[in-house]
This record gives sequence, C-alpha cells and structure tokens, in this order.
Amino acid sequence: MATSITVHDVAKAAGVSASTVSRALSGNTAVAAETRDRVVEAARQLGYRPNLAARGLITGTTHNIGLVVPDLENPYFASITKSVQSRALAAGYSVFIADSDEDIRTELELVHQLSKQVDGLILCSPRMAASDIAAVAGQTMMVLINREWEGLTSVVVDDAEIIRLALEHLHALGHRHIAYVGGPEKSWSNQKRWAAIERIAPTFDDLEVGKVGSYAPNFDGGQSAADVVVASGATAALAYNDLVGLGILARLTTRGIRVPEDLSVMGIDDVNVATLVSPGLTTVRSPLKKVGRSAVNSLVDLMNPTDRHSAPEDLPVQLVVRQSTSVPQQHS
Amino acid sequence: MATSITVHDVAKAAGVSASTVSRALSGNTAVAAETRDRVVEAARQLGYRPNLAARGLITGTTHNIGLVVPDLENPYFASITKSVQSRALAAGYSVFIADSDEDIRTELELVHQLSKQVDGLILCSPRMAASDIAAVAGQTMMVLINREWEGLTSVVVDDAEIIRLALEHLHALGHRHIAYVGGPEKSWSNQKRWAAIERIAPTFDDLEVGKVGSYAPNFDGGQSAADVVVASGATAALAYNDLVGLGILARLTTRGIRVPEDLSVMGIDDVNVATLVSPGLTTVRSPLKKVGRSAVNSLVDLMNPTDRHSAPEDLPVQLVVRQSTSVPQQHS
DNA sequence: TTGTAGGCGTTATCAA
DNA sequence: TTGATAACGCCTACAA
Repeated sequence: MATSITVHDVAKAAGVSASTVSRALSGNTAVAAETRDRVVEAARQLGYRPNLAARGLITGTTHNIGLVVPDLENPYFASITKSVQSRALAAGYSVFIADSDEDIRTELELVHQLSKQVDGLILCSPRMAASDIAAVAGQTMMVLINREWEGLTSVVVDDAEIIRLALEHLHALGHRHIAYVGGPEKSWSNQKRWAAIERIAPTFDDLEVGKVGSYAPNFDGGQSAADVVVASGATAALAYNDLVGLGILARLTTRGIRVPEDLSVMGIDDVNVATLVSPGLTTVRSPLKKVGRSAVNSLVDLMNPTDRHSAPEDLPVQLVVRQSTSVPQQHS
Repeated sequence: MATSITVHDVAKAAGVSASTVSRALSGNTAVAAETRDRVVEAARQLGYRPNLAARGLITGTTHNIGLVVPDLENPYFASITKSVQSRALAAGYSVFIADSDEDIRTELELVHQLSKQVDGLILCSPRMAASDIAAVAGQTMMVLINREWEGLTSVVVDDAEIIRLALEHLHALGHRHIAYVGGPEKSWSNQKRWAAIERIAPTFDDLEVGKVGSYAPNFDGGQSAADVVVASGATAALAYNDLVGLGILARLTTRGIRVPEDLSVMGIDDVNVATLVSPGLTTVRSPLKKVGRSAVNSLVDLMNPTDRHSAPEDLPVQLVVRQSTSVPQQHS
C-alpha cells in the first residue's frame, strides 16, 4: 500500500488532467498521439499501476475470478488449479483460491466471501447441496466442474467413456469378476461412475462387477478397502480414483499379495503420482489441464457476453496401461 | 455482479441512513441496540454482503493476501498453499494464488499484478533475483518462505538440522560413503543444504559425502540421477527432496537394484506422496503446515502493526524412518 | 445516537 | 481532443 501513486500524480507529471491519463492508458478513447506518449512516459517513470479495486468499482468488473476446490493437496485438484490459474493469467484475470477442505459449510462460506470481489466463480467438484448452488448462482457468474445443474455451464469429463475403457481393458485381459471400489456417496462423479458401470457392464459377455463399499477418495480409503476387495474374490479392482488405487496397491504389497499376478488394480484420472509407484498404476487419464483451461474459457465467455464465444473444447479420456494389470492367474 | 444490494438498500429497508447501517454492521461505533437489530435483520433478509473492494478503497486495507509459488503441482507447495489459505481464512483474509511455473519473469509479473489488490504478499521459494525482491518489497508488505533477505521477514526450515539428522541416521546405520543428489543450482534451499553437508559431514567419523550433479527437483530428476549414484559406489543416496528420492527409487527398481539391500535412499521434506510407495521412503519431515501458517501469522503481524505480535513459531524437523534405508550390505 | 457531507482512485458523461 | 464533474459502494469526520 504505502502511499502509492495515482492518476493524479501521473497527471501532474505529464501536465494533463486525470481523465486524460485514464484515457491515455486504457486506450479506449482517442487521445492525441503526442499527449499519450507524454502520459505513458510519465506513468512509466513513476512506476504507476492502476488500482484495480477502484476501477472495478465503477466499471463493475474486477478482472478477478475465484476457484473453489475440496482439497488442494489432492493432486487431481492441484492440476486443475494450476491450469485454471495459468489460463486466467493469460486472459488477464487474477484468481482467488479457496480450499473447502471437503467441508460443505466452509465451501458455502468461501463462495459468499468471494462472490463480491470477483467477476465469476469456478466451483470444482462442489459438495454443496443443489439448492445452495442455485442460490449462489444468482449472485455471480458461475461455472461448474464435475457437476451439472440446470441452466449452469458445466465442464465434465466423460465418466461413461472412462468406465467403458476400464471395463473393456479388464475384460479383454480375461477378467470376469471385477470389484468397483466406490468413493464418497455424495460425490457426483462417484454416482455417475457407478451408474455407468451398471449400464455398461451388461454389454460385456459374462462380466460381473460388484460394488465394494464407499471409501474416502484418498490413499487411506484405498488401504481400508483392499482387504474387502481380496475377500470378494474378484480378480481385478477398479478404484474410484488413482489415490484409492494406490492405497489398495500399498496394502496388497504389505500383505504379500502380488500385483498384478494375484490381483489386477486400476485407478482413474492418471494424476501425477500414478507413475511414481512400481508397479505403475494402470488408469484412465482425465485431461485435467484441459478441464481447467476450458472452465476458464467458459467463464470468460459468460462474463463477456459481447465476445464471440469460443468453441467448447472436447475432453478426451484415454486408457493408460502400466504394470498393475494383467491377465488373471489360473486358479492354483 | 448483477445489481447487488448495497448499504443504501439496507438503509431504506431498515428506515435509517446508510452510515447507520455501516456502523451497525461493522460494530466500531455505538449504535442503539434496537436500531442495530433492525439493521441486522434487514441486512440478513436482503442477503446483504459488503463490497470489500469499496471498503478497501477507503480503509486502505483489502483483507486480501497473495501467495506466489513456483509450482502448484509439486506436493511440497500444495501443502504450504493449503495451510496458507486455511490460516488466512481463519484470520479473515482471502488469498490470491499465483503459480509462476518456475519462471522468473512470470513470478515478477504476478507480484506486480497482485501487489495493488492485497495488503501483503507471501513469496514461497522465490526464484527471482535479489534486486527484484528488494524492489518489490517497497511496494507491499512481504514475507518470504525458504529465502532470506535483509530487512524482510522470512520463514525458513532449518536446513542444517535436516542435514544433520539425515547424516546421523545414515552414519549410524553404518554408511560411510553417501551421495548427495543436488537440486537446482539456483535454488536457495539446495545451496543451504549442500553448505550444511560440507560443514557437518566432517563431524562424523570416517564419513565421505560426495555431490552428484544438479538435477531437476522432481521425479524425472531423480530418475536421471539414479545411474550416476550407482556408479559412484556410494552405499546410500540422500536426495535433494522426496520427489527426487522417489525418482531414484523407481529407476533402481527398474534396474533390479534392491532398496535398501543394495542401496539405501533418503528423501527430504516428507511430502504426502512419500508414504505412497513401497518401500516407503525414509526422509526428514519439514513442518509444511506450520510453515504456511507461520508465514500468514507473520504477514498479519506486519499488516497490523498495532496488534501484539504473535510469538514466532518454531519449526521442528523430524526424522521419519521407513523401509528405504538399512545397514549397508557386506561386499559380496 | 443519528444524519449529512466528503472522499478513497478510477472511469464515464458532458461541455468546452 | 481535453478538462471538469459526477458516480461506483463504502467509511469516517463533523454536525445535529
């Protein structure tokens, strides 16, 4: 803060009025070339930077956006956050970050705290109730990631295609009994993924997919689930996401159960850490970078209704085969 | 934005003036209890939220802070970011996030972009030149993480103690030839860590610590380094950080070199992913959560000079022994 | 205890 | 093309 320099300082230095400085620098209105040069030079010398808050007060546009995520330490959200902020920067926006720590009340509070100082909000995998989303949607422009709501713009990965690729891969290897290790009941993605399984599994010959409980969407959740998976008699586990997959992997290793010889394990998303372990985790890649970028693009379109809307980006998912899956062992 | 409700709307609804509304809600000045209740009720009904940008314009305080990090996808920075935003929320601040993507120019640009809309800035492991830090420091309140500069508040983990714990552990196991796998030359932490090694290693009997090149501070860097480490003849590798350690681990596994039987590997920091692999990575834990929290506390102290300063938190590091280290094998 | 007036830094409107 | 003036939403003297 200190006593930062304002338009008036620049105006005095350049020997013009404050309004002329504003015009010269924002470049909207015509200014005499010579005057503008003088103003620009003065601004440069003084190191003038406009106060965006003040500008926003009158233009009604802050050039800030907000991003709300459930957990920044989850590499899934870290990747999305990184791409959101990168794209926002390129589009001339600064971004407020808000980590709800998976808590619904915090999530809502953060949204309210931010809504007044941003032009728009991106809600990533929001856990909040639909009614709250609807209420908030009236306050500010909004884009949803991994959730849909009538009238709101959404960016979602194709869960059905993810499931199809995963089942296809395991079925092709010869697996006929697969355990799906579920994520949080309230997670929209988890619901979609299980629904897709129920719809798609019957399209494969002789394939049985059982659902194993509901677990926290992280490493610990996977560790908890592993023993139940083993007991289920399935020859392959499909985890709700990579972190759960890694948890399963770790627990199986501890028990001396070999992967993939004794049991195949698949994750979903291909977050960065999936390559860190050995055996590497077979997974279906979600285009997280594109998700973040696309969400920003959509939001920018929403906030600037005049501009030509950019074509919606498609978000291809892709099977990534590593060492954690193989043909099932014959019964010994 | 839409046409959001202002103090005037509340004033009209409550049958008072705008200034009374301001007073009633901010609670600084005395207001008749009955009037205040009426105002508060009216505000609640209308869902009034003050425009913080407008408030900041006059109070000179935005209640926003900014955080600049080199890479959000690095779990080290993700953890710090999470704790920064968590503590900031508790202290009543919203946080701008800025990912420089390890680029010096971007880093500087982000700092400038943010400096006018925040009360203070936290620079985490800044890569920028010292002269730039000095220049920026004049613009806004600032706290540095993992870097020191005269006159500026810093939060740093005790690199010397980290090194001491690591060497003590490996030496106690019987290792006499250790390879330190260096991080980026320009990294302040890397410089401090190597300097600490040169100072501390001689205090152990018969201990030789060699430096193995300079590598990217991530998984790929570790993979690149692994073969050189093996060739060095060292019985243990101490990596610049956990990600490098994991890279080494992975490459060794690929080559069929057993850890810890053939070679012990240590990381530094104990980022979340260190527990994901097996064998688990022995490491020295940096209190990342405390680092973020402490940085916010220091910044808040700086921004509110009147308040009683909170006592500086100490940041204990701690050895975490997992399975990637053991006594060196006898020569076979 | 409350209302009126002024101003924070900027841009938009209107004359000149 | 430029300069005064008003206004954005809010807060804080000052006056009532």
